[in-house]
Amino acid sequence: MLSDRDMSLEEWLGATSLFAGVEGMHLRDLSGIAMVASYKPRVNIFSSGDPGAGFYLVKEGRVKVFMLSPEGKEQILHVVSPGESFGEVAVFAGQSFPAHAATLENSRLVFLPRDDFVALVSANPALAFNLLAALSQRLRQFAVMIDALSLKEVPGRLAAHLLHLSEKQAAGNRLSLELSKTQLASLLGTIPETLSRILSKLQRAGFIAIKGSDITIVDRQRLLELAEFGKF
Amino acid sequence: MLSDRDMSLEEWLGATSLFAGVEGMHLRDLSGIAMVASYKPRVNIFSSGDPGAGFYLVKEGRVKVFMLSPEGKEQILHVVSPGESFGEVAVFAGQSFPAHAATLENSRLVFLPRDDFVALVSANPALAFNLLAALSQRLRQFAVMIDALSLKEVPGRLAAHLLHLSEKQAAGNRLSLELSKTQLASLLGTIPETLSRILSKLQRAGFIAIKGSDITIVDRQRLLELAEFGKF
DNA sequence: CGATCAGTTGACAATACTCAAATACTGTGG
DNA sequence: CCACAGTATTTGAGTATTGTCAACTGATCG
Repeated sequence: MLSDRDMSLEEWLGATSLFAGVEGMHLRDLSGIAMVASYKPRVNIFSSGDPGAGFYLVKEGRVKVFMLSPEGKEQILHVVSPGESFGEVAVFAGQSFPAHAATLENSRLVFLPRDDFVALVSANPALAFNLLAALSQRLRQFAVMIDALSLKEVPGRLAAHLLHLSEKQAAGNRLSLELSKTQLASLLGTIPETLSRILSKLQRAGFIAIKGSDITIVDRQRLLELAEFGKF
Repeated sequence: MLSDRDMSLEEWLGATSLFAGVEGMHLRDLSGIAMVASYKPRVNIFSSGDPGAGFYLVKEGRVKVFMLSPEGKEQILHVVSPGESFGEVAVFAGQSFPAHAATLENSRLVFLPRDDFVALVSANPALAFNLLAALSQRLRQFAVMIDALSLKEVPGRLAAHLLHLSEKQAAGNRLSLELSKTQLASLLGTIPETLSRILSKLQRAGFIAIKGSDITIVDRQRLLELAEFGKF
């Protein structure tokens, strides 16, 4: 689903969770103000502090939203997949982007200009509720991230992430990391060296088996305990 | 302002940023569904996972919203001051609170039940925009927090916090911590011992002068550099 | 005035980062 | 299809920041 080829922009918009339940007429309006563009991998979409004249939906590909330290180290806040949105914060507060965004792969993004979009929201309460739900959902995710960063060590954060992927991918005990290990390190708030060491440690200790980017959970019970208590 | 004694609940609601610009009629509806209650200090308001039947506004006092590790260590996400709200996330996504909340002082809180509130939002787009702005603002704050936790060391986080307080309080180079040092440690993602050591270190190094909970910024320039680069 | 709690300081341990180097991949041009 | 360049990943050695545990001081409040 959400695959592009076989649907109009209008239909595609209606299939995203952000615009689920929005009436056809309003979908037509939305697709009227939307601008679609293609991006190569590792292309900057916006930077922190840039004026935000609107926000984006991912139609194809994936985008990372991240913070950058003065020394160039990055912390990924969010990996945005097809059907999801990013950059809304600048539309409703502050008017500038609080983070950086860049493509991870070849991507097609839908841009919705602020002023036109705000007008549509005013006319359509259902749209407002979807937006409130999306922002609330993201706040929830950020709270979990803050919790993990300050209250758990890297092994615990990694364990929690693997279990999360396992659940999302619903492929039994097999899962794919979905990111390069360098990017995963940045998402977990650590560095590639540390991630690499802890992955091997978990493998040696019999928690998981590693084959490149594919992981098999060997001992789910102990992985759960590690994710919960954050200690070996 | 927002002081209680001299205004009705209706007026008070209209003076909060969440309900700024909402028409008198709708304010009357809001005050009709609102329930006000008093709380002593250090009283639990809700816990993570509790079903969220509504959300809160702080009328008097202050409330901390925080995550708790299994070992009982806490990470403060947000200190909520008069006129601000908390717990909205449960109203618009997930229906359970993602964090804990407890009073820091004697407080009076306004509770708005979800179902009634949602009905009012449907009827009033301005209200929806205010909510979107509030949630966006909080997302921005959380992003900064994630950035600080993962990309800065404790001295950098502390320096940034002191500068933030200094700006907010607008009292030249003098500022008050506004929290016990133990609570401040929890807000900065560290422990009291570490905070204590770093405060003395900053004082010895001539960045600040400490008198209990009152801080004087002695060398703003170097404090700014520390906040920016996170290194001594 | 004693008890409790907040804050400070010291000694130590441990997690994670830095720096460096070796190895394994990946994609591209020829 | 191969060779090469540029990344990505892994591993090693050393360091540093921060957390743990413990003891002590000081303040606050019945």
